[in-house]
Amino acid sequence: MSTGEDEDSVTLESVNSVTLTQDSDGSIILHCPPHGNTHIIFHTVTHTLSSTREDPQNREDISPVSQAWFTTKEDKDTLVNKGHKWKQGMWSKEEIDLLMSNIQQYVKGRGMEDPAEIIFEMSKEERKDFYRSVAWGLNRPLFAVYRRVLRMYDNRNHVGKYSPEEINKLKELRQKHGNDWATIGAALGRSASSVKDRCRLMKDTCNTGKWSEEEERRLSDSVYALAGVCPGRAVTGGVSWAAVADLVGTRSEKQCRSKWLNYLNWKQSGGTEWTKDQDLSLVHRIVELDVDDENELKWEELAGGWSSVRSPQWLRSKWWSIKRQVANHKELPFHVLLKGLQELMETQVPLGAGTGPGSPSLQIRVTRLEECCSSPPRPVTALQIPLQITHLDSAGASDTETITLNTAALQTLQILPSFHLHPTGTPGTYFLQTAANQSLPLSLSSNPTVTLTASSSPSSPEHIILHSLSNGSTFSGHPHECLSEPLFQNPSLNPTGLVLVLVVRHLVNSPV
DNA sequence: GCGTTGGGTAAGGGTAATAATGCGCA
DNA sequence: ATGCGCATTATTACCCTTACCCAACG
Repeated sequence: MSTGEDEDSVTLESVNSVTLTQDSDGSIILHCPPHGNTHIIFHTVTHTLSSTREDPQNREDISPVSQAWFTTKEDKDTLVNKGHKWKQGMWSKEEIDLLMSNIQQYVKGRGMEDPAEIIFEMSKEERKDFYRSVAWGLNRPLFAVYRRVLRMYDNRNHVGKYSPEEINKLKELRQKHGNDWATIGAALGRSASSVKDRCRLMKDTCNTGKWSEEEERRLSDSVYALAGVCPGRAVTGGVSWAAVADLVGTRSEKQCRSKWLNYLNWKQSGGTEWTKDQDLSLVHRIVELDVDDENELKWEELAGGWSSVRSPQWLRSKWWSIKRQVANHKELPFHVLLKGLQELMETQVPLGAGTGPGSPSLQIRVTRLEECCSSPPRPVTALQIPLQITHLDSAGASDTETITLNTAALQTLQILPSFHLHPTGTPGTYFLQTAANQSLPLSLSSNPTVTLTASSSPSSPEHIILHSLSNGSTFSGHPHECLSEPLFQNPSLNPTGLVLVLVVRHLVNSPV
């Protein structure tokens, strides 16, 4: 059976309102009404999850950035003048995956097991090419890679919360050793940077909780004085928070910075309240900037001309809270996340709208794409599930409906990168198609009950899970061993209308 | 002696996750 | 008055860069 038949039958049927909610288990639920001339239109965004990984064949194409230590400012300026750019800020998941994979490769190649041996036990001479090797493919200067690796493998990092006993001991050690963080850390079993950071949160006289008016006034006075501006002018940087904290006296530098940037700066300069509508405005503004990477966003610019924005830093945290509504957002390419967020926010209707006894809603519940290993994911494309649904309304009349959901929205929902539900008109056998051109016959009965059968190569590393909440059944397994499984039971039994619950997980096994 | 390599340290701006608190509402 | 859900605020472990330092080596 060929796949060409399917392409001819692809149509885009749409509904006009969609609500996105999140379940307690992190799943995203998309609600939309099933009846009438309703439309969902989502634009197709094509991508592969592994698109950022370079071809290993091009090893000779090594960025000078990842091989440069940047000992001096001149080194750096030289590279900048040659037109080189590199990434700064937080490492993305892709970068971390690549780094880990490089490290694994290096370790394996030398018949070793634990990278920590190389990092902490070997002499410089012995690990000579280590950092340059693991920096391959990363557009970060060598020292940034070096620091990242050290942090990752130092088990005196990531120890967790400081206990009251530790805090007391830390205070004593601080008295005794001053700023000798390495010594203090060694005595506490923590890294030097960890104890240094913890000390920054403490002052001899440090209040917690709500700020008094007097404290707020001292903070304002200090900031305006140190920034050298008139009271009432916005100040969002350029002051030493340690110096501010010294003047305030009762709060740490972190507390001062946080209080100022998230509240007092805005209050002092007469800011207005942020409204829900502005969430969408923010997404629009970010879309307009048309950047490839979130790190390229200039929050100072974005924050401009908005009286309800408390500070660029505050706006960034606002964006973060919007973004986090999408589970698994970290795994999505930036442009996909943005596009999907924008479309979903624009089409969003309040939960429950359009529902009720006479207007049953259709719920399509989807979960994230899951990988069972941290290695770079294989590209997963062109998964198509043709689907026709027949259901009965409250009056007992039968109604046949066809639905297409397009990829962009589903990507936003952390689904397979390319995933179509599309109608083909007649009940029968349909196809679930993967990138590897493996055809999985999907049969559909008029109950409607969807069954999945499979005929793919036993060597395929993919697993498919189909899950129906309407009858609690789950199919899980290797496509090769797929049996048929009812997905939907008689929808008329459900008083709220047809509940279509479809969970597709694409599991990728560790590469050999 | 001097430049280069390959680190190393302290300081400080920042992020992101979570805990605590406030608030509207039934 | 109370408890609940949600929003806001506060806290803090952790992250990253910068500026400067240093020893070994050719």
